[in-house]
Order: sequence, then structure tokens, then C-alpha cells
Amino acid sequence: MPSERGKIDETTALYFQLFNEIGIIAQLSGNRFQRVLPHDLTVAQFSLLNHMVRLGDGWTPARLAVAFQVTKGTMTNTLQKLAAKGFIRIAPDAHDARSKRVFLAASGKAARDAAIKALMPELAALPEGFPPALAAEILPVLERMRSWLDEHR
Amino acid sequence: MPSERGKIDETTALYFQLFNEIGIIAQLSGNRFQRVLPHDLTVAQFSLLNHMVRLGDGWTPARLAVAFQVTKGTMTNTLQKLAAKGFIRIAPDAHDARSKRVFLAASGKAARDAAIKALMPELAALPEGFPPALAAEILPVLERMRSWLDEHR
DNA sequence: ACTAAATAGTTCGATATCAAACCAATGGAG
DNA sequence: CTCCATTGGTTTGATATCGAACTATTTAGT
Repeated sequence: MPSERGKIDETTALYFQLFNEIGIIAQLSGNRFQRVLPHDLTVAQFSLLNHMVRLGDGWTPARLAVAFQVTKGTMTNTLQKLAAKGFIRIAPDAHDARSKRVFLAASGKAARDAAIKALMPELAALPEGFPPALAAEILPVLERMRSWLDEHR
Repeated sequence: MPSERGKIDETTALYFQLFNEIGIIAQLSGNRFQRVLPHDLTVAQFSLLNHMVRLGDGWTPARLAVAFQVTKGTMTNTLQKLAAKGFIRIAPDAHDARSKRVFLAASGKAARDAAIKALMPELAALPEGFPPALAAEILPVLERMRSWLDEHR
């Protein structure tokens, strides 16, 4: 059955709603995290520290920008802020004079751990209304969606 | 089994990942929508127009701010931009001198329809890699998550 | 009635992010 | 070798958003 005059397609509407919900949740949770993060960390800055703890450091800014889906300029800014706080160290790449390498400082690891501790209470009540099983159920789906968006640009 | 020393809880990590994915998808899709929207519409502006088409107009700015989970100041800004483009009309509330009412202009409805048309191609390829069935599956879960976040503030 | 608290909307200063332009270095094609 | 396209990183200007302060109006408590 084709779509009616003027009415948007059912499927399209579905995707719209999906992106809408995702957008609002991101906004909501982001603001909320922001407020409790220590050391004046932004969510982006924390994510970066967390990323380095989980996946290791020594990445180039360019690769980080791709991983986080932000522009190079934005990554430059974020890295500068973290470096100013002493949480990371940025060194020139030995093999490519254009590149740099980003390393996690001990204080950066500590700041990340402190941030996680601060975020805990925020998440503590979540499982009541939103069970981990649900989270586990939709996570792979969202990952699939993300990777599709990554690939089709 | 208690969590190990220094290691973050499995459940906590799960929620982290979830918020992380959601954040990146929101960022990605938002930027993408932004680029193709006509009339220099931002995603926020389009969402507002779309909201009025779907749920009717005549809302107060305050209620809209709550619905979209933005600050009142942000809503003021967004409404002013839309009003400047002639897409909405803002009138004082007859019964409450503090309030205003927001109405959708004909050109606003047209702009929304044009925006949807412009967004279509962006979504056209999505069903291949990300079937509507998956979207339909996770949407209610995300809605539940959103409403929990709404309620517990 | 009066006053205090709550609510609606605006404004202001700060900041994260984007897009685009830019420079430097690399690497491949001929 | 020599170009020229590609890549890494920074800078700049614009803008959306936030939090907080402010004014005006309404509502509630006594």
C-alpha cells in the first residue's frame, strides 16, 4: 500500500521517532553527566580519558577524531583542554612529522576513576526502572546502527 | 560476587556503553540532518515545526522547553529564529500575562514538509543495513528509558 | 488582603562544536 | 626527481546551548 497524499511514510516516521528519542536521551544524559563530573571535565573530555583507559593510549588525534565522530578542530580543542589539566601528554610522532601521539598521564587515569565514581550514584537508580537486560538487548542493535552510519557517509 | 578492585561494575559498564553509543548516534545523525535541511533550519528548529504539525500548536514556550528538554533560554532563542523566518507566530496568552502561545504559520508547515522531503533521501538507504523491524524493536525500550530519565531528575 | 513562593520569559557570559581555510609533511605517478 | 593529491593538525568565525541572574505575573498560605 503506497503512502497517502501528504502523509509521511510509516517507516520514515518510525526512523524519525527513533532519532528523536535518541537525540533527547543523549541531550538529557549528557547534561546530567556534565553536572557531576569532577575537575570541570566535559563529557567529551571524560569519554576521551575513558577511551584511553579501555583501549590504550598512543593514538593520533586524527584517529581519535574519527573514533569519536568529531571534527579535527574539535579534537584539537578537547586535547588541548585535557593537556592543560595535565591529564594527557601529547608527543610528536617519531615516524611522521605531521602526526602527534596522545598519552594518558597518571593524573588522567586518576581523574577518569574519580569521574566514574562520581557517575555511579547517577546510574545507581537506573536499573530499577530500566533493567540491565533491556540495556543489553538494545546495545548491539544500537552498535549496528552506529556502524552503519559510520560506513555510509 | 563483588566487583574487583579498581574494575568498574559490569552493569555500570553496560550503561556507560549504552549512553556512549546513543551519544555518538545522536551526534552523527544530527550533523547529517543539519546539512540537508532547507531554509537554514537547525535540527532543533525542524523538530519544533514537526512537533507542532504532529501534536498541534498553541503551546506555551515553557511547555515546549519541557517537552524538548532544553532550557527556557534555549527555547526563547529557537522560537525567535523561527519567528524571524516567519514560520511561527507568537502571541500573548489571553488568560496569563506571563505566558505566550506559539502558532504554526502556513509557511512553517510548508517548510516542515520541505524538510521532510529533503530528509527522505538521507533515510532511504537506512533500511538495507538497519531494518525497520529492528527500529521498531528498540523504539519502545528507548521511550521507556527516556521517560525514566524524565521522571527521575 | 498581604506577603512569599512559584512560574513565564528574556538576557548575558561562557563554552563546545562545526565548517572552512590554512600550512606542513607525506607519498605516489609519471 | 618532481609535482600534486592526500593527510595531520591548527586556527578562525559563527552559532546553539547552558546556567544563572533578572523582571513581571500569578498563586498560595495565613
